[in-house]
Amino acid sequence: MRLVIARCSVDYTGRLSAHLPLATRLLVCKADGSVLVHSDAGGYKPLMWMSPPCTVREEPERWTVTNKANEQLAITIERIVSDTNHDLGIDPGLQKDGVEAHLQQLLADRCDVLGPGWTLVRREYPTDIGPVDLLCRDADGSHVAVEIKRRGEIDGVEQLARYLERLDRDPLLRPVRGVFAAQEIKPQARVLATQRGIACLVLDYDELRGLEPDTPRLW
Amino acid sequence: MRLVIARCSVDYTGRLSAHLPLATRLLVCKADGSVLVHSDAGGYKPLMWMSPPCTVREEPERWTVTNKANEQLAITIERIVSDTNHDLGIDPGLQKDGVEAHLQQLLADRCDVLGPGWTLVRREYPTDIGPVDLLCRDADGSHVAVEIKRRGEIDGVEQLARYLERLDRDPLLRPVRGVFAAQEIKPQARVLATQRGIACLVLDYDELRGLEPDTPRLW
DNA sequence: TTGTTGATTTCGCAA
DNA sequence: TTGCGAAGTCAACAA
Repeated sequence: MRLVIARCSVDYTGRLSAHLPLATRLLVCKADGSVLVHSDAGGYKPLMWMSPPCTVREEPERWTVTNKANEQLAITIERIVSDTNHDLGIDPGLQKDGVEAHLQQLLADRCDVLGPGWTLVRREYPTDIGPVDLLCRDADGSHVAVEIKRRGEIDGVEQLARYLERLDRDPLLRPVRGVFAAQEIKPQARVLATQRGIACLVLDYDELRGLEPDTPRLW
Repeated sequence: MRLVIARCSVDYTGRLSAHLPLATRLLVCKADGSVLVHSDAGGYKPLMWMSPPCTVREEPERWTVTNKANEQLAITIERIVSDTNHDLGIDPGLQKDGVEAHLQQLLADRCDVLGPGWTLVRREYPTDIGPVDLLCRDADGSHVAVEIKRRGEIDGVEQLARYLERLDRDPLLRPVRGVFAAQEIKPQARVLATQRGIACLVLDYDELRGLEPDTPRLW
C-alpha cells in the first residue's frame, strides 16, 4: 500500500464528469491497483476513486488511472509532501454477525418464538415472484408466511403482501396469514401492515441468540 | 490527518457486531474525528469505520471510537509500524457536476467573454482557504476573481467574498474585484452579491460551447 | 427533525 | 455472466 500526501487536482471522467480543485489530499494506492483520493473530512467515502481492476500510468506530474470501461481518473500533482510504501500482506477479512441472514436462521431454528406450537415448513419458500423468508404452520396447522427484516419499513410490508396474495391462491396452503418480523418496525410500516391484516413482531436479536441451544461463536 | 500503519485487531459493536482478526492495516484518523480501517485490497470501502461526529479515546494499546448512538469501534494495537500526521487544510470540495468543471475550462480558454480585453492570470488561483476558480485581469490590468457555479446560490457568493477578502490583502493584486458567474443565479444570491459589490454574470452553456473553436465531445 | 431518493452506489449470492 | 436485494448503506434534498 502506497500512501502519498500531495497537493493535487483531480478529474474523473466516466459515469459522470467531476473535478477536484487544487488542494492537499491523501492518495492511497492499494495492492489490487485501486486508487483512493481522500480529504481530511467527510467520513469513509473518498472524494474520488477508481475500483479494481484498473491500471495506473505514472508520470512525474500526472497519474492516469484507467479501468476496463475506459473510465479515467487523472491526478495532476503540483507538489508531493510525503510518499511512503508499506507491505500489509493479505487481510484475513471481516466476520459479521447480526445481519438479516442470521436473523432468518435463528428464527428458522426456533420458529416457536413466533408463536407457541409453530413449526417450520420451509425456509425461502418459493413463489413466482421470489421466495418468502419463512413458511410456517401455527398450532392449528394453518400456514403463516413470515418476512424478516433487520429494519422493517413500508416496502417490506408491500413485499410480504405480494407474497401472501400469491400463496393464498394455492388451495393446499390457503388460508395464509402473514407475520412481519424485524428488529425495528417503523410506524408507517406498522400502520400499513395492520391495514393489510398482517401481524407485526419486533425481534430482540440478543434474546434470540440466547435462546439458541448451542450458539455458534464466531470468535 | 493522521496515518497509522499497525498490526491490529478491530471489533465493531453497534448496528451489528463484527470482528477483524489480527493483521497489518492502515488506520486513518481524519480531522472531523472519523476513523477508517483499510486493508490493501477491496476498493474504496474501509473494512471498518466510524463516521463523524465521534470521539476517539486513545490508550497505549487500544483505541476506542464512540459516536452519539453508542456504536463503538475498538482497535487493539499490537504493533505500530508507522505513525504520521499531516495538515491538509480544508478541502474546496467536489464539483460533482461535469458541467461546472467544463464551464470553468471554457471560461479559462475564452475569458474575454467575461469582459472585452480580459485575460487569464491563472485557473484555480491558490489562496489559504482554497483556490479561486479563475483569476483574470481586465482591459485596464486590474485583477478580477471569478467564481463559477452551475446554479448560483447564496453560499457561492459567500465563498467568493471570502476569497476576495484574502486576495485583496495582497499588494501585488490589490484592488481585486469579483465576478459571480453561473448558468442561473438565484435572486437571494444576486442581492447578496450586489451588497458585497460583486458583479453577476449569467452564462449560456450552449453558447459558450459554440464559441469554443474545437469543442471536445465527451459523449 | 423526519422521510424520500439517488449513488461512479458497493457487495454478496444465486440462477 | 447477469440479475436481484441488502447495506453499519451514505448523503443530498424536501417537507
